[in-house]
Amino acid sequence: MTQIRDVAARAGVSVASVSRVLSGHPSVGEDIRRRVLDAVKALDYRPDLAARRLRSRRTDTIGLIVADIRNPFFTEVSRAVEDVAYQHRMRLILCNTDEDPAREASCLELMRDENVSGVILAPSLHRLAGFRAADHPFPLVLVDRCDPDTVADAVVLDNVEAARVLTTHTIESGRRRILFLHGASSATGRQRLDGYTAAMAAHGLTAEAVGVAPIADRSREVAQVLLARPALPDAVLASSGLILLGLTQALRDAGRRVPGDVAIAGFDDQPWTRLVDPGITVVAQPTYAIGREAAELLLRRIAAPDKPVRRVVLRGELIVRGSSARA
Amino acid sequence: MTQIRDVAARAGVSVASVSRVLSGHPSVGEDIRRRVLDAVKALDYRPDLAARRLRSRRTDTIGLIVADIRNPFFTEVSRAVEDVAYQHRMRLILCNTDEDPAREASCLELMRDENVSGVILAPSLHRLAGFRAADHPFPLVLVDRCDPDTVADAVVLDNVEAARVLTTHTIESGRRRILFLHGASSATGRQRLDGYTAAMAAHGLTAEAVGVAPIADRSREVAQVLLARPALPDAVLASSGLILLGLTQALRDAGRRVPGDVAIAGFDDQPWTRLVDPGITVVAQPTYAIGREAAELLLRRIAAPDKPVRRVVLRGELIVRGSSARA
DNA sequence: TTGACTTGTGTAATCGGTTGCCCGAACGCC
DNA sequence: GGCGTTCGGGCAACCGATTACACAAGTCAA
Repeated sequence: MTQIRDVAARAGVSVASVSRVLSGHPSVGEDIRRRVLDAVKALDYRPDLAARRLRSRRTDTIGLIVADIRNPFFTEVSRAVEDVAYQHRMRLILCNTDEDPAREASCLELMRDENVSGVILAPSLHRLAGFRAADHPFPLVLVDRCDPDTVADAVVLDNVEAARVLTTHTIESGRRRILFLHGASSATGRQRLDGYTAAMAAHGLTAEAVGVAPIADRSREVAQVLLARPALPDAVLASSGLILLGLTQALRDAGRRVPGDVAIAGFDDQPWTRLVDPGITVVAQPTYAIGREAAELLLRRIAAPDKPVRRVVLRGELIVRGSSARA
Repeated sequence: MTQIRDVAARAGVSVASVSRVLSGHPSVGEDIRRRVLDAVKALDYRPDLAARRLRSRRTDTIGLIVADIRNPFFTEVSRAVEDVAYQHRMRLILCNTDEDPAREASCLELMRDENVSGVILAPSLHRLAGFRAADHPFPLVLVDRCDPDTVADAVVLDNVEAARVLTTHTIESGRRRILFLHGASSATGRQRLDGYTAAMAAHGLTAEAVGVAPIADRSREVAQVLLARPALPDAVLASSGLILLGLTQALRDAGRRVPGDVAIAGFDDQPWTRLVDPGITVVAQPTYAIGREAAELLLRRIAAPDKPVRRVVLRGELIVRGSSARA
């Protein structure tokens, strides 16, 4: 393997100069710079990252910790993060937690051991309580989930407002008994519940919410039970794409007509929501932008660790389709 | 930061012994082992990975290079790979190539620079020509894409057979003019085309295939053009989930009735395929298993670099739904 | 002219572990 | 009892970069 000393020898300079040229240090003469670059090219030299990292104490690596990469929301976020990382010549390490606090803790430890430059985390509900970015040994940005009092950089949707808009739309479509299926294990689900509750209260309607695990199959099971009850609600709303998927499956399996028997709507504008008939009314999240903003915010945080924390709040967009039409 | 010498001091042993205990070296006395472990726990010592990697020349990291993590097939594969990696206390570094050979090359270089323990790669068509795992500086396993003569470990579907089964099913449903939309930029698309062609030939039918980029929007555009032609085919098959999605969108936009006007079927049993009405006939791939097998094969390869290359071929499962019913 | 500063480069210490080598003790065998 | 082997453990070299420090040469103002 060719090393820095080989390059130095071929260029007729010291290893220090080679290192300086390669790391873009300013005070190095034009002559030496050229000779070093020539030698680097001639030998196809690639610095040993392990050695560089040991000495410099920097890894140029960012960690991404999500509940499950298979959730299309996180899939898209991860792609955005990887794009930004790639543009900045940084690596991306990926972890899934399945919402399990123990596994989440283990992932955070892994990131610490890796000495990553920073972490993007979608925290479990459990971890978010009293969460402070400053308690962690690396810069950290939250995505998707964040409480109002959380002391950390974060990129999130305005969940309360989005759910309020969605609920109000449903009410204005003439529905009264509106059921809300929300992810019980995330702050996001809770906040969307708040928005729903507020909208219902504002119209003098009774809120009726059911918490479910944010997995399509669970949501389908719960929806099946709810739909088997004697009095069908006018509408059912889902607080996430996966829950909406399960709900839609349950309705189809039960042979219920949408929006005739019951209206539905939810979050996340996944491809299938406009493929089914009728199309499904959703609040679309700017998913890629959320991931990109999070990555860029993290890079700024890495560059300036002492700036005050920042929260980026993005807005959802209501996309009205047939599933929430008047009965 | 607490270092190995602190642990050694507290345990009253040499740093070498601490290192041996921590790396599971066999010849360490029970007494010393216990004292070291106690000290490690008391000090909450965590070895510095950069230092360890520099000296040991091992990173316990595996790289995953796919076209686009947003393709649900690769999403699931990556989750499986991460699960296996996590179980073996290894890290996962992720890269997307967008089928771009230059970016793919850059990702492979990145993996080399990282000195990863091994790589799982879904190669572009361009790279697969004359591909040999031995040409790479790390153990390497191919997923999803592999030619019959490729000299590399690989985990793939029996694409020819799967496409043959799907096509035969369509023919036996009474269709004659069957169009095949295949991913033009991957070996997988080509092989599925071969299976389709063989099945058509076996029944004395004329094959008619159109290559498309493996992106839903592209596939939709192509399908729109094809469906606007005067004579509608009896059926259209898609060689991948994304292409199938675009095809389905185009049919819906054009107001064509399935299977009345035209039958459709394709690959990948994604949730939406049984959500639309009628459900869509597909060949389901054992996606998670493909990822798991690839990761496990890679780990075996890392453990035994000189064993002969192995190819794991998994079978798809035909799931018949309404979209391919008799007209 | 000289002292203070700046600029460019080299020397060598350093990052924090792993591991080759060596040595002493214990053990088994004749 | 002597000798060869095995076992356990310590010393110190080593992995391959970065960077603190030293220093030589050049610049400039007083």
